[in-house]
Amino acid sequence: APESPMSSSESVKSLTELVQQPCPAIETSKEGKVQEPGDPPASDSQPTTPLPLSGHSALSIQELVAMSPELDTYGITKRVKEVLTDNNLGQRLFGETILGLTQGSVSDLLARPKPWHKLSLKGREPFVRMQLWLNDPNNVEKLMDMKRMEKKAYMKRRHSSVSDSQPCEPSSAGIDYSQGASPQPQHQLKKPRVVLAPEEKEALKRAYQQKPYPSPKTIEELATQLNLKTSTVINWFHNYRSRIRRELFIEEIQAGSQSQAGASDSPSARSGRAAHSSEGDSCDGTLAETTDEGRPRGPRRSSPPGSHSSGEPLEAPPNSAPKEDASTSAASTAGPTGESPYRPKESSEKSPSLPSTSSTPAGPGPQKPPSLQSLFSFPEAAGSKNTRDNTLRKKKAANLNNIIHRLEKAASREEPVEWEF
DNA sequence: TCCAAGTCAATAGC
DNA sequence: GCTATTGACTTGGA
Repeated sequence: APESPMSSSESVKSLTELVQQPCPAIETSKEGKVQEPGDPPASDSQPTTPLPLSGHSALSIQELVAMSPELDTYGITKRVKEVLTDNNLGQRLFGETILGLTQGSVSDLLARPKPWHKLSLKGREPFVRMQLWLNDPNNVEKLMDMKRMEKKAYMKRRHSSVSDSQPCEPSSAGIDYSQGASPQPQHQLKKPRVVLAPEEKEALKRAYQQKPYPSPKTIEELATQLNLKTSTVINWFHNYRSRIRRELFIEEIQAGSQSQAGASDSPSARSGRAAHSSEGDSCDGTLAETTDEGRPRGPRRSSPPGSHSSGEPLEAPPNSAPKEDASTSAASTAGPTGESPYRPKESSEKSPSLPSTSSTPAGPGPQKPPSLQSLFSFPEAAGSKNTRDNTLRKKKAANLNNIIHRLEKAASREEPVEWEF
């Protein structure tokens, strides 16, 4: 999205008003729809547009996002969750009509919102939408309407049913995305979803502990030993790194909010998160594998023949296994993992270090690259608790591993290293 | 080509 | 029927 034509503080101010204060009402303008062609059909035919743009006629969502002041992502998701549960509204309905996202994405987003300053423009979009939705005085009402309409349509379909020739006529009444009503007929031969066995995951985690960025050769070896496709191994590493990173964001925020305890005038997430964390539902699940370990689910692939766990490729280092945290995580929201996927280069390019500095200016402007020090500088006040201290220590160690990895890589490429020590 | 970020969608479990 | 999890995919940057 191009930069806004508006300049200076004025635009920011008006935007701030738009995003932060209750807006007039959600318009039904199609302008608001800035969906990609591939977007779920959700919004197209629906009265509720994903974005209220009233007062800012032609502003696209991208423009809004670009000009948006820093939002409290945790506070926003917390409120959204409250509103949804209070009104018995589902994530699917909300996601598809308001955010243009699927249920799974919404769940993820609500459970593990990233801090604003860590989000790309695209990643900020749903939060801006959520904020705008929260600001809409009729938000619940409209969603309820949608729900009713969906139900109606469903009933109608059921009655007139079996003659399901209905070419998916979701029309006004929301869409039945739910059960295989996929308009794409030709997608017959879907390959079954791969479900990794617990032993496989364990092995991969151990490998990750040793090398978060395994070489192609290592990947190949892992794949062979675990009898997985290399692409599966690659994907797993990508996903794992990414999800661990996300857990760390949450850790940061939690630690930051603890250490700051009302000290800052930062407009952003800290306070919201503090409250949020008490729910204990957000960050202890994903990588801890609390629900997953020990139960291979689904029609999984043939399990690793012969080799399985005994064939695990790499020895577990003493403090590895995020899972060990999982066993205790029920009682705490402390991070489930003991490693960090941070890569200095990425971080320095894309994120302005830690939220604890909270000097982030409103909006997604250019952000100061963090020094290595800042990458390490998890708020020490959090050290008041030993467990957390240990966790952070582990993470720092893992950080070092990553940095070493990066340094090695950089050295081998002879690319200039710009990090400051 | 590799990676991060964002997302989808299948699936499990409640 | 709902939410959470997670393997796979898409996009974009370097």
